[in-house]
Amino acid sequence: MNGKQKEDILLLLDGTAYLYRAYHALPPLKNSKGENTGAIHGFLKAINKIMEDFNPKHIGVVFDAKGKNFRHKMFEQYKANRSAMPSELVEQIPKLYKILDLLGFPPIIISGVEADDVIGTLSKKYKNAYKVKIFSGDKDFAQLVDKNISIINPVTLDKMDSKGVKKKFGVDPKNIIDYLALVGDKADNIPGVPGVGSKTASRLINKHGNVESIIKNQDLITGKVGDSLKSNIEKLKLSKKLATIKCDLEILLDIDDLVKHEAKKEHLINIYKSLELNYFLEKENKKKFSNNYNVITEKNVFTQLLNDIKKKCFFSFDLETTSLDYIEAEIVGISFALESKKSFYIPLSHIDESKYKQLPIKYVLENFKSILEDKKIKKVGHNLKYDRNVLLNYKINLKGIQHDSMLLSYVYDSTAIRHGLDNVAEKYLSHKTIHYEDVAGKGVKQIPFSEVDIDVAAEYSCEDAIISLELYNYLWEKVSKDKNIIKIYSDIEIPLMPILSDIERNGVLIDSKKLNKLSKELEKELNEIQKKCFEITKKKFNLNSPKQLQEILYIDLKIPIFKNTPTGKPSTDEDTLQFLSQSHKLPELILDYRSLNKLKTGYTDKLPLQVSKKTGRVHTSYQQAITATGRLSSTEPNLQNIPIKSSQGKKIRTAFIADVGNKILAADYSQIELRIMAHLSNDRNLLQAFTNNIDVHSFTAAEIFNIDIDNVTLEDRRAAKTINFGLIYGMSSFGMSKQLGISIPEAKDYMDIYFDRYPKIKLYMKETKEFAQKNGYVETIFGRKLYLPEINSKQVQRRKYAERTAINAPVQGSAADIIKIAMIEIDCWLNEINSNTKMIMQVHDELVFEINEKDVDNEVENIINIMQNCVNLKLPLIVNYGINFNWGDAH
DNA sequence: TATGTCACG
DNA sequence: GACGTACGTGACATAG
Repeated sequence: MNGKQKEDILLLLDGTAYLYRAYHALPPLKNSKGENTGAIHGFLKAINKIMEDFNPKHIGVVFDAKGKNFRHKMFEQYKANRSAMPSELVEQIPKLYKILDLLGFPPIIISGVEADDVIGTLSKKYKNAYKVKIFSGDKDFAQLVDKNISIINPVTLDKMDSKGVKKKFGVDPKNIIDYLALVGDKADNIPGVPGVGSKTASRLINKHGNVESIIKNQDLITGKVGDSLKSNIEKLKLSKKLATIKCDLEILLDIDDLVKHEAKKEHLINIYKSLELNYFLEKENKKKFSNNYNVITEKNVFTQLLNDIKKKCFFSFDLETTSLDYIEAEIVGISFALESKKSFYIPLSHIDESKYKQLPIKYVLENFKSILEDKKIKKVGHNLKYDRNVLLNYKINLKGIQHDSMLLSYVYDSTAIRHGLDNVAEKYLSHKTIHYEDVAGKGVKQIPFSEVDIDVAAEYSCEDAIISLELYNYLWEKVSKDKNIIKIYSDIEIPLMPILSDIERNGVLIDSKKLNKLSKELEKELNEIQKKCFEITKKKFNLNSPKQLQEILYIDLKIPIFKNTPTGKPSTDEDTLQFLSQSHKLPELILDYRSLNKLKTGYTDKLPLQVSKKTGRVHTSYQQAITATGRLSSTEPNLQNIPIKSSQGKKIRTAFIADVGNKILAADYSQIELRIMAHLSNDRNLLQAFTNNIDVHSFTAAEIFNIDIDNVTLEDRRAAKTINFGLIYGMSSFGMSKQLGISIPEAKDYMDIYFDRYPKIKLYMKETKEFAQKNGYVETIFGRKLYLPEINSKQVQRRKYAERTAINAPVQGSAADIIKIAMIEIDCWLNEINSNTKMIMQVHDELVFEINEKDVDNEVENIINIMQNCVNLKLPLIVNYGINFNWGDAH
């Protein structure tokens, strides 16, 4: 056995018996939909084991047909003491049949006869060509046993041959029918001869032979047994008939119908998923993605792979490297998948070469370069931006990026999961991938990938390549059903990816000296503030600790609590301290301390340390598949939250400088989100304000305070600005009252007037909410979707939150779409004119470039032009810009 | 690892 | 009447 087939086996299984056994032996199991699945589960477990152990070429799983059969005609009471099949089991049967069909051996059900008769007929028919193995616990089958037919115990999988039958029943297989006729069968309600048990039966048979001989010799049988026999001759005859398995049925089944076919895996996976049979789902997936990976260490095999790739023009790949930092990363190995069962790993700089002698990395990359740079050869991967970045370290410019499974997952549903390969594979393929930590360890024990065993690395890496390909197959099918999402994906996210990669690799030049100087100044100020604080508190404490501060404020100084944090502790946040500053000195000092400390630790201290030794510049990473709305985010370091609002903060931006001979161009969209609100709502009043290029906050102030725009004070404008912004976020009158320091009724009045002046905005907000409630999602102008599963939640808090998101997401998301479109067009144009200009940052509504001084006059106007005109809205988009030697002064 | 706070749009 | 009350991010320090 051992999973391999040694002889031609015909495996016949008594399905009905297995089904009952599975149903009764296992605790009832229900899935989340309330469907019973216990018997299916038990049955499949048993059959799985059999398939693994016996691996037959031919198999028949036979079930009793519904209704009565020929034995009932002989004897109405046949099986009469059986109770009806419980409905919990009945409901599972059609599902099990379906699964067996998909597994490649459809159930055999023939009406008018029992499973036993079908098995008997098939056994006899094929016993000369095959070793027949009958899987059943039913003793009736013992009558079929001969040198080519054996019975396998369903529990122990032990085999019973002729000798075994004799040993167990005390008679040879040919006399089993006689034995059964004498003994009877309570389960089937076969009467037998009362008073005759197994011992007596075998004794009689061995002495007199079969039932007929026993009847002939009935007078020789004395005592109670003899009396019982004599008065039950008819019962005995009937019992023999009932116990005889029919072996001469005319069945329209031949051996071709018993061939085990290839399982239909996709359908199986679907039905397992639907029934929540997770054990089998995972098993099937494991099989599906089990990769017979190939480690390539021979030149001719490598060349063959290159030829295969060139022929196919479509493949997925994944780089294994020494670091997540793309500037520092060196390639350790590359995996490829041309299809899901065809994957390769080329180890390139693994330390341990005892098992494999690696091909020289230079040789591999030189030969592979032309394929990677061939835009006609299409590539798939997961987060290919990273791979592109690393390949550029080797002067290889990845082209032909056709699909990225991370971006597919993101445009399909941005908030369903985080979009790392492991998560996406689990969500959409129900496949648990090997994790990086599984092969490299975690925490302090983690080893560099170059120290991972080559076979282990190959298995891990090939799986990633395969999974990315499978994810593309799965998700592209979903995504391509929605024209808008295709556009978001193919016309925005995919083309944007290499541009982001360029921005990241371009990096930003930082004036570290200036930042160091700022750090020292800040440190001095911080020390002074700290000293003043300690004078007030009369004791030292950690100003950075909200916990310690909370004790000082609310216990030592006995200041009344203003508000609590979400966890119920007295808050010390900005809002609170601002309020407490009216009556106490300490809160104001703490606020100053905090903001200066933030600048120092977060920026002036940190940024110089993040300058790459290789390039002398700071390289961020843009996350393209993180935000719910479609925005980018920026990490390590975050260059999208460089200070600007405070005067000290602004100084930090002046340390973002242009290289010698260059200038910084900073260009930002003016009021883009409010403009989008005007577009989406089609509000005439708001559209007109923007079209006439009026300061929108002053305009709003004039509208709600019913004054002439020239008489709007700074205070009026500030209030209007709060309202304008609040509206994009779905602010309530409560929020507004707090923000503006007015009463709630006053705030309500403002809002009423506001919506009176901008009636279409009110309507738009109402309609957007209704759309979300009906459809479960909202979308941007360009059709990017954001799902809001909690929009109809019974929990007020969650529902309200989803409602605010419904208002905000189309606005924020449309702005994100627009700047992405602009970036693509600008990049395209800069390439066309062969420009040296580098895009170096994106800050949501702002693009920052580094331009050679001699190109400023030729290029700036067109860049601004593209930003303003890359999309066509119901109102103009305006871009403000500045040019200087540093970012701070380019505003 | 969770929490609180605050930098940006 | 209760519920919480303005959206989207990332990084740092503290504390358990």
